[in-house]
Amino acid sequence: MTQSEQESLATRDRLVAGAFRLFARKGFRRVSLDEIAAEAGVTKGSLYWHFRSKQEVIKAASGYYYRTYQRRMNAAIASARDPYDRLVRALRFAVRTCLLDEPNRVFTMEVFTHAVHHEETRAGWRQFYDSVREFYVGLVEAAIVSDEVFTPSPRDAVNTMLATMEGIKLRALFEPELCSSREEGRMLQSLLAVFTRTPEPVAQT
Amino acid sequence: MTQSEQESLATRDRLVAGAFRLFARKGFRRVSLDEIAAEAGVTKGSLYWHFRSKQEVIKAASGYYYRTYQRRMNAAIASARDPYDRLVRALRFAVRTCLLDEPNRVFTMEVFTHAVHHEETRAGWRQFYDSVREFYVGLVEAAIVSDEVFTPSPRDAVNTMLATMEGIKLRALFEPELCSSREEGRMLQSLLAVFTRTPEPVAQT
DNA sequence: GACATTCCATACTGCCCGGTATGCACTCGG
DNA sequence: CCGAGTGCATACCGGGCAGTATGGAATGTC
Repeated sequence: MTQSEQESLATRDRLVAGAFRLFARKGFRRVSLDEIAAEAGVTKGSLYWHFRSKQEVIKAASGYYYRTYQRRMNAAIASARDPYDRLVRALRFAVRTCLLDEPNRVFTMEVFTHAVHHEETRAGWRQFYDSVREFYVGLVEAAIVSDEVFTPSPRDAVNTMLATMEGIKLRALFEPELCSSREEGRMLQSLLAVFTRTPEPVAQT
Repeated sequence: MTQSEQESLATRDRLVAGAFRLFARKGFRRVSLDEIAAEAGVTKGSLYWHFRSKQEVIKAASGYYYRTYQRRMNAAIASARDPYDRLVRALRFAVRTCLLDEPNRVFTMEVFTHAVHHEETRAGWRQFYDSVREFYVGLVEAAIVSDEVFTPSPRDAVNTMLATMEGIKLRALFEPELCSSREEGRMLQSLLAVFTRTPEPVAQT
């Protein structure tokens, strides 16, 4: 790869990372392409050489977010060997992200609303979330084998847990007082409780 | 009240209800004030006599949503006397709304994103949600007295349940296959399970 | 029955911002 | 060393839409 090609890629990376930062602070609509270009130290002419439209920038910024999240999640549990410990660390990382990482909250919120009206965005998030789900199912199944958690259906339990997690992220948006380490522990407990539940009672109609 | 005053109020009501309908279909940004006025059979001149800005229209539409939701919720449980039955009916109504009522999903999603960047919207939703929370706490406490559910802390349990509920609404956005009566029953069960949980284990660090 | 006020229509303004057209320096292969 | 394409900057356009200015008919008031 020539030097100019490297610089081009570097510019593109700066555009994507800067776009994510701005989107995660002000939302898609309130960030103009001029602003994104300026953040990366270039102008809109350059931006339109790398991307065909604002939508493509949003897509690239989303991809950046997905990759970053998964990388940080892996780093958070990498040092643990014990299956239950790995599960707990993953949940703690997730809760901490939901409660304390405001850019994360803003960006995902933005993705959700955008996804409502945009099929491609919806598909992208769904794929990301599918891999997150599989990640947790793997952790839970491993923890079950080592006999430290129990749930009749790991997949169902993970689905419930993920739903609760998203709800916690929402609450954090409206109740900033949740962003304390004390609350963090409580949240972690209510998530773990999903995986130590006795079989559910029969449905009533 | 004179006849013209009544007609004026009626126009305002049509504007608010129409605005909600349009917002719940296309989102705040994709709906123009001309469109809202046309939906109510008037023009923007009239709209600007009733409201000072688009933000005020959004606020009014949100109020309309809050009132409507609480009214429908009350209607859903009104016919039941047994405390446990009332709780189950409330949860079923909520789950059904999350899974099947698409306008509801779109509108609340829009409110969330808007709330991120707008303090007043955030305060409005928070107040609404506080009253929803109190409503459920009342139902749960009544059900405890009649000895059909158990939870060490009704308020904490309701918080967890509400978080899960919001997460379910989100999943429904990305997984349309969830919108079946079979899934509805499963969701109801996982929510009820929150209120029949044994005390949670001690936190691990 | 003048006159004010209410309630609404018409027409217009101005800004923001996504997208485009074009020019230009640089480098890279032949 | 020279064309060709790359990687950007500059300048401009135009559509969409919130908000305004103004007129006018109906209603209510004295």
